[in-house]
Amino acid sequence: MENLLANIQIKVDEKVFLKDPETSEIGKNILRQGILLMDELGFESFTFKKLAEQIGSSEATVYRYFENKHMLLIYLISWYWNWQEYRLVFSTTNIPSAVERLKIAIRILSGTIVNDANFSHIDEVSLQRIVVAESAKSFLTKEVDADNREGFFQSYKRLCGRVTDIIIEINPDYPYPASLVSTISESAHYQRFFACHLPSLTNISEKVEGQLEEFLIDLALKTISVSE
Amino acid sequence: MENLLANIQIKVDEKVFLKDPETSEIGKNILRQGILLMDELGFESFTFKKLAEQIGSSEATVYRYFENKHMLLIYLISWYWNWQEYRLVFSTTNIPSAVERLKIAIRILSGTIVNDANFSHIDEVSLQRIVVAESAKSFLTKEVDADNREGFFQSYKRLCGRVTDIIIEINPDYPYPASLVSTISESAHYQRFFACHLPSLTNISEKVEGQLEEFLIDLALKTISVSE
DNA sequence: GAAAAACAATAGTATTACTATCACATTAGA
DNA sequence: TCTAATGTGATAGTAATACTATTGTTTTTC
Repeated sequence: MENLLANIQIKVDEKVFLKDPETSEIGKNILRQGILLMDELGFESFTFKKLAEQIGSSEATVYRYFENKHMLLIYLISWYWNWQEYRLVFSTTNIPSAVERLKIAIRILSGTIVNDANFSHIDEVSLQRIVVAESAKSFLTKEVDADNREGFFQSYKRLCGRVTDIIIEINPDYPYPASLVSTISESAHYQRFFACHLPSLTNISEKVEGQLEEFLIDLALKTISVSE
Repeated sequence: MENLLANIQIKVDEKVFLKDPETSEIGKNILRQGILLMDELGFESFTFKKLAEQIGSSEATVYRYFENKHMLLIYLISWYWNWQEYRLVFSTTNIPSAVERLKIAIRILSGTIVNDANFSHIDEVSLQRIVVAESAKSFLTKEVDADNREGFFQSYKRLCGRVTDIIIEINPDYPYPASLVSTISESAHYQRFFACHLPSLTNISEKVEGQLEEFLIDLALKTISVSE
């Protein structure tokens, strides 16, 4: 899946940042080191002061790109979902079977990823760990309605919408397609987290490849009422 | 389901608090007002200083009961899961059909609840909203492994274990029972949250009773490969 | 009635989140 | 090449939060 198109860029909505980090070396470094530092420290302990020290710049400079660390988190998660959408669209193009496309979609949502050479300033593996551990904190807030009206979750909603459409194509009578997609997407994160940290809540092993995809594909196909 | 046993108390593991809040009026008031205030403000904006003002006491007094607000959150969530476990055990006693017991379990995990007169200092409806919006923050931390070794998640793990056992009874060959239970449990929270705040991610309506239970029961039975 | 425990009040430290300002450097345009 | 605009670094500062320490008072227990 690597090196699909060497000349593309993942864009995030302009409301999410103050100055586009993709347009300067300092901005790209904020993204690169911001991902690594948030992955290492966790969202709570991560601060713009620490990030500025990491990139050898000043705290005020970081505040010129993002209003606060919540907005940086929104940016990184939006980037991730836009990247996953791009992977999904490419992988499912020219695949006539809707069931096959659903399997591909679930593998994208739940699979182990490798770094994408097209975006050298983004460590996608590290970013996925952030999405797993921190993305819930981006919407589990008292400001969720206001953030939603601002469009901060549109990347995630658009990706989930695409997978929902595949399910409707498979079985137009299944009444809960959007619920099933968001359940699968969130489960992909939690099962991965539980496998590492709360193993009694999961049957997924860190060491065995493909169990999470198998679990979620099986769940999806049976729930929609489709034999494999 | 109300007034099952007028003489019981929901106990939380002693490692979670410094002084047992159930043993004093001030302690019970910390729980009562702590739930209401955290529900109102959200975990991030909630502080022990504000709670002390709310109960007409001092900040130092609150710190005598709980080490920090993370531990208060752990306490409240543990209380909730212990209470749900007590409801589960009662509701499924003398029900010979494992399928029927699973349905009851899922209804308990996902259903709308009413306040339990046995615990007048706890507003269970408000507490459920806290569990929906904040429980993920109790384990999505960099301290999760240490907190797990301390046993801070045992209430949740024990409840999930009970439901897992029902699934194994129904279909001992289904390879992912624990994963299915935690997926259902987390989905119960997220679908409720999405219904209120991110409706495009769900097909569950706030206004229609029983959709969430129906969605999850249907998913569970189909996934385990059981006809209703 | 005395000792122990709990509570209230208050002061304090350290960290975090963020803004404001100024000087300097870089970039863009004429 | 020069000037203006923009971006960056450094620093100082405010306000809020998280939490501890200490002392005096009140309540509880023996």
